[in-house]
Amino acid sequence: MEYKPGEIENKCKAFWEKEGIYKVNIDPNKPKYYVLDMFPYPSGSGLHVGHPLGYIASDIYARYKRLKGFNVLHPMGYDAFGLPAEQYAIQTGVHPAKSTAENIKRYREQLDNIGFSFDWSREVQTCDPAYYKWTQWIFMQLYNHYYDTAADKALPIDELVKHLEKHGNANLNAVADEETPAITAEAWNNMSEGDQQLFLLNYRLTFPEESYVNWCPQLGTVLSNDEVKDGVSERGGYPVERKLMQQWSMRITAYADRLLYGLENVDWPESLKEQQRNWIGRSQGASVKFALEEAPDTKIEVFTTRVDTIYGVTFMVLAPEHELVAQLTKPEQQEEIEKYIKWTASRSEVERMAEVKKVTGAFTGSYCLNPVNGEKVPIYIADYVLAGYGTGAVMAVPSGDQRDWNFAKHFGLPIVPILDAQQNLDEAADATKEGKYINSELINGLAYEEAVPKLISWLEAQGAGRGKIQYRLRNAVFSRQRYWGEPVPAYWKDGVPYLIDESELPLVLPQVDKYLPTETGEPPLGRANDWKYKGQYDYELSTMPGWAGSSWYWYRYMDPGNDQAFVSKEAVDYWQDVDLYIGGSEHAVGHLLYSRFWNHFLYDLGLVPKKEYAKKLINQGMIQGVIEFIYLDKNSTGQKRFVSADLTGQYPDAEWAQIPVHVDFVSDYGKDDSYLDEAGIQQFLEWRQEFKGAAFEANAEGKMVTYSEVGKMSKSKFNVINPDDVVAQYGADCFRMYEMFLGPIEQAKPWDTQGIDGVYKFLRRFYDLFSDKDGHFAVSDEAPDKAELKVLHQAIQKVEQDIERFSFNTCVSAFMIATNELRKLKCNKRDILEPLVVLMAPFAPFTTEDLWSKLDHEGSVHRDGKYPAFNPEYLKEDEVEYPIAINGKTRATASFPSDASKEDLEAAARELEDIQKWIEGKTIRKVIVVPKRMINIVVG
RNA sequence: GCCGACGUGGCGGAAUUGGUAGACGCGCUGGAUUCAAAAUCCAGUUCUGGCAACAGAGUGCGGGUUCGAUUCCCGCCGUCGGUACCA
Repeated sequence: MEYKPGEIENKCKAFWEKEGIYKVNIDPNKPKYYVLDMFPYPSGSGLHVGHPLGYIASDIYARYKRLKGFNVLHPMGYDAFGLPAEQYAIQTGVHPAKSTAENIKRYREQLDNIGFSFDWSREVQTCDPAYYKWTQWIFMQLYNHYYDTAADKALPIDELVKHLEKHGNANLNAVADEETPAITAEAWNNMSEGDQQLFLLNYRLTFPEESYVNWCPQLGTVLSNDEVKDGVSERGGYPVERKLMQQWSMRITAYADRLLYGLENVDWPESLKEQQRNWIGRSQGASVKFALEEAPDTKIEVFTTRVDTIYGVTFMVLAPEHELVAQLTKPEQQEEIEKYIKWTASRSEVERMAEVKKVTGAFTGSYCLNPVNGEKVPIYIADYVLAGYGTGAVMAVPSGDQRDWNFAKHFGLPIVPILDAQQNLDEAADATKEGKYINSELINGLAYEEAVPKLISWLEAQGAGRGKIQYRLRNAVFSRQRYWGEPVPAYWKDGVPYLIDESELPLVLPQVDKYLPTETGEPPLGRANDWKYKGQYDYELSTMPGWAGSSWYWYRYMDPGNDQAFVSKEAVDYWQDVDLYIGGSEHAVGHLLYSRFWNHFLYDLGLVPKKEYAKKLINQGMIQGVIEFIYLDKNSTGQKRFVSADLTGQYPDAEWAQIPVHVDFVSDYGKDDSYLDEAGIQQFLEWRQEFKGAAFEANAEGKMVTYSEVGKMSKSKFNVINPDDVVAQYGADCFRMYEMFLGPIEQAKPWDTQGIDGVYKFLRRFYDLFSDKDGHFAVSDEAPDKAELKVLHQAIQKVEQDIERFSFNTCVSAFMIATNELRKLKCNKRDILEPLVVLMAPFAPFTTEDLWSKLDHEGSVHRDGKYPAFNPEYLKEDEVEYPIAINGKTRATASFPSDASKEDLEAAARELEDIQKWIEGKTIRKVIVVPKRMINIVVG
């Protein structure tokens, strides 16, 4: 009975399709379990072997839970809007919908090859109008709500309007823009309808505002930060400028605290939670206003986490970009300040980061007044203060902050101690909170805990400050000047934005002649003909960003066809939330923060049952590729000369260029001594025509040895391994098990086919357990013996435990061990093999399905199989083998009855010949006996 | 700089609560089978010494706690990921 994975796979795929094995429906009689993979973007290059790693793990877990009697939701779909399709459209004119559909088709084929148990009837695509209708709908809800700080949740904007009508915005408990002016009820009621709408934008959870973007005039488009390198566009190297543009924004800052504290209630990797905490960056402190000496009505506002050190302030530092700098600069300082600002602007981010030690700055010539004692404080500018954080101004306390201390030393500014516990201020700042305050009038003699509230209430009474919580998190820009995204369901009337009517959803993406911005710099949607709301008002022309559609998609899977709601109450009540979420750590602060934000909002509206939507999250590690290079002699003019990597040492004076080689041409790919043979060289020349006629200096064996390096698996490195090829050669089950066998799921590792033969060999041997000497399928109905039952139950115990802790690599080992042992025992008994088939079904769905039917079952092991129950009775041993150690070092092993008493064990151990020689002539100080574990004799 | 993770044979990795370090697989060595090769099967394989029994060393480095440490604690070194000169 030969193991032919290809045949088995074709048979199973057809059978599963016909029977709808993986279709799932609400079933109140079964407990639910939701296993979710992070949404893939269907890229043009298809899947490589790194992508399915997480999918295989989640599939194993989903199948395992199904066999354990859970009703498992395990869906898949596509985050189908995105830049690559748009860029392809710009180059080729092919509509992104068309290329995306083709890419999705390819992805689907690749996924099907690996044997996943997705319920494809629930597939969603974010670019489908039936899907993005609801993305737009959620956007509208955000627009129609504000964040109420008293209720600590989102409330309808109508409630806020009622308050404005009666009281203006006095005593309004709402998160608002920092610059929102105070207005009375009268002022509100006298506003025009348009002005009222504009005023409400200060409160809405999504709103348009002017914000800075990286504008590239030559490309006519906005670039993301990582598309800009050293002030020019990465593509083409065109200049990029900061430009103010009207952009939609999401008031995620309203949810900062909830996003922070919510992390405590989810089982996510600690490093990921820490990244989110840092990103939110909550710091508690105080805002303090320092009046200008010469213009007391003008205040410099600073944020500090150490308001208790305010008597130690000896200077003030503003960011060079601070708006008051021009006003503060005295004529005699003009030249120096201008020079400094110019110098700062010329420095790249990287340069500013690299030079942490060097102190730079310039004095403006002006002073402000310390509110607590009226002292004159000189005002400097320096680039260690960032314009984008807090207020762009810092009150400098050199005795308590090292950076301030460095600055004070450099510019000869005083360093005033403020706590009696501060030490060695001549050498460094001391940020201690210990001791009692000195030189600090109001708080002298107090401790930190008493000083802070006293100062804050004093400052509040003076109108000079208040307690404040500062976040690093900023509102998220939600507009993209792109074509291939969800249209924003809004239009503009006299400069005021309005939503379209809910009944008009979806607002469908219009056709355009080109996918480029218009000549006047408007987004591509500006090219759509007659695209106006009610034929007269301009629609919003920007589209939503990539993360819009992925911020709620897990609900759509629960109820994908619903056209009355984004998800029905019935579905969400049953499926609740995601039990297991697997995906890459690159989404740590993007997708995983935005989606939590939307989920909290939907929770506030009572539309979803859980504040946090994913209970447990696992990051799968990246699978890296090996990049192969050959050495080109840089100085070979005329005829180009390539030299085998093992020969380059013979030319000490030569200079080498590393030319990447497509890994398909390389023999023994992935091994240290991978090489190009004659055929490989021909393929290389075919591929890189410019090297036609080059000389190839091979080694003695006629091989061009390549230089190998571990790096990202990507199209541009020519090292993408297509899972289809591996599946064709070894079968899908082997591919699945090998990916798991590589190591722990969270760990990054290079793709390396060296070990795959071992897994293939194992699968063949496993399959072979079911056949007789002549190669015919044969299992016996004989009752199993003790040894066989022990092997089976050891495997059951180990595999079950390891799946539960997501240790899939050790599960594969356990299957190998069981197979090896049963081979030795020549066991082909049904009572052993059949439970083993079920146990292995989540890992090797095809092979086990085939064996299941050969074992005379009608249906599918994945639907009808019952997970074998572990029975510890079978593992019981009459004897236990003990290591016997002298002073902790094992010197002998011996078997003793498993029910032997401590005393008997000690006595028996002492009698052993191998032990006698170690204790002879020595005093036994102590004997430690841990039953069923070990015996240790301490001698001295 | 800060935050997080990690460091075990030639290689991928195992050791779940502090209890025989190196499971399982690759590779390598020897043998069987074969006209031969591939494939398959059997045995061995941390290092050092020894024919062997065995002895010594050994989980990045240095210390500590313990009868006993890959595991716990302190201090270094290195690698990877994240990042923000964050007041």
